[in-house]
Amino acid sequence: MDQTAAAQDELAFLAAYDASVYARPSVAVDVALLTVARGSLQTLLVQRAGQPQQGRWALPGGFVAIDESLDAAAARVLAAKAGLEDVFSEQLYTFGEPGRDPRTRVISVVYFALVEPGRLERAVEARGDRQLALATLEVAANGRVRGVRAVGPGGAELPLAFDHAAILATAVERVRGKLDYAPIGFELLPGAFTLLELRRVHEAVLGRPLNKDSFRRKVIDRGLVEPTGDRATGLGHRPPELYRFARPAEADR
Amino acid sequence: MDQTAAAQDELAFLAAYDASVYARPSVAVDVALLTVARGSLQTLLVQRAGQPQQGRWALPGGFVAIDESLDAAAARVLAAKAGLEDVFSEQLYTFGEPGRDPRTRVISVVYFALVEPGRLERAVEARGDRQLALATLEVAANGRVRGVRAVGPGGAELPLAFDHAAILATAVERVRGKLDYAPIGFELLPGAFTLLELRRVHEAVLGRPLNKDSFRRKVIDRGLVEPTGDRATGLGHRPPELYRFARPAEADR
DNA sequence: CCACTTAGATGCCTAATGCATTTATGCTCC
DNA sequence: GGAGCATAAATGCATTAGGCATCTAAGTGG
Repeated sequence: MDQTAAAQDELAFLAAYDASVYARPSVAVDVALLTVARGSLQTLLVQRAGQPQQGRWALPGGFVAIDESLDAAAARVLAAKAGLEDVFSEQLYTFGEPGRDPRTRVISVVYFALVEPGRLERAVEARGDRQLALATLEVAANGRVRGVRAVGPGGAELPLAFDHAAILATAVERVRGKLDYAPIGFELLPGAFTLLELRRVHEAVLGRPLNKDSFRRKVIDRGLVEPTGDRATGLGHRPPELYRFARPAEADR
Repeated sequence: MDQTAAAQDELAFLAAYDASVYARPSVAVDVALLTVARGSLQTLLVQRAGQPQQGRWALPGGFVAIDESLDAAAARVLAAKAGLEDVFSEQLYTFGEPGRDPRTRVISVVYFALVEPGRLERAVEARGDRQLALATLEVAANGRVRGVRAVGPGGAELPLAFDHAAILATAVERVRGKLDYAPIGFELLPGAFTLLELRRVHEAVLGRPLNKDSFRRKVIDRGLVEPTGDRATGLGHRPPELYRFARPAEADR
């Protein structure tokens, strides 16, 4: 039994070693950049200019440089494709099925990023790039996320390249999961906002309505937000208090 | 502004493209194989035979073959190093800091795996390998995981190689997080077990005591377990009911 | 056969949440 | 400029989940 195990070990080691020496996969970073505008999740897509999958829409991405950290590569991609810097970004998952890119073996470390819609719209506009689109994500879900479709500004569906539909579904699941315990709206709203706006963001991310009063109580009782003292006027009704996100009191966390 | 942005884009693309063509990183898979025995988390470590970090202890790992999926690579590593097949395993995080391995750029896709302690102990014993150890994880935490130490069977600390201490800390955090909503104990216990055993597993993973009655109610009310009808005797007190994990009634999920 | 130990059920208290009600207040329309 | 409208924001109540204490059950081992 010992000898058998040792032999197996040896064989497996050699198989893996040879493969790694003679053919290394390419490593890329893709970024699922999400925002919430007009009550729904949106994401930034880039239309593929060349083959394969020409004309289809892909997440912004790029190869990882040999001396560049993964986080830095994600930041670089965001700066290069969307002109955005200092964006909240976090590693999501690594996709590496052998056949996902027909050209060669590409292992893609995917990040998701969150940004306030105003910033993203301005950045896309400044770029004036026809191959750049801010697409609305239609999420099919019953409990878990079943799939996503991307719909362009004109209302037409944008066909997604490679396995990017699966990647976006994973990103939506992660953002939904984080919403329960992390102050994510932080990244998706300007400095001051009303509780209604915050709730609308949460509802758009979760894809379901939330109870107004429970939401208010939770968010205030947990000290996630604090009033600025100002109110938003010109709305045609009682002006709501404006809030800002409170730096969490990191007492015992 | 358009031209500037386009030029930036072009430059960034070329920089990334050149780098990827001329030097590709190596891609490895490491596995944090966790179990719970004697009331604490344990993990399987391999002592490094060669330089660098000779004599230090590392997670079992290996390079990803060019036509092999990441999941398959993780399964292969587990089979080769621990002789284990059909183990619960899930992708954890990808570690890719440029300096983490002094030899060359290695990007490591890390999986965590859970296995019943009996199986793991038998597998390690069958191998009879001096360079293989089942180490106890000492987790420093106050709310979040602050760090981990690995302690060998003899009670001596096993110094960890590379960034593997950080990797194990990430694995512990993930397992703790999953415990709240996923039936993880499933993978760490034999087919039949008492509620006390299940609670001890949860307590070991979380590193804190749990309320006995609340735990019982939650786990039964949510239908996570079902009684087998048998009882465990010979314990010196009232024999507890034996339970098995219930396949969740996937009604609306 | 009695003491010990853990199992397992029951009840109570508190906190969190959903839902309904009430009052506040600026805006728009006439 | 006043009435009505829409939403804000506070309050109260019912339900539920979880923490805690108590009580009884039932083998084991002296």
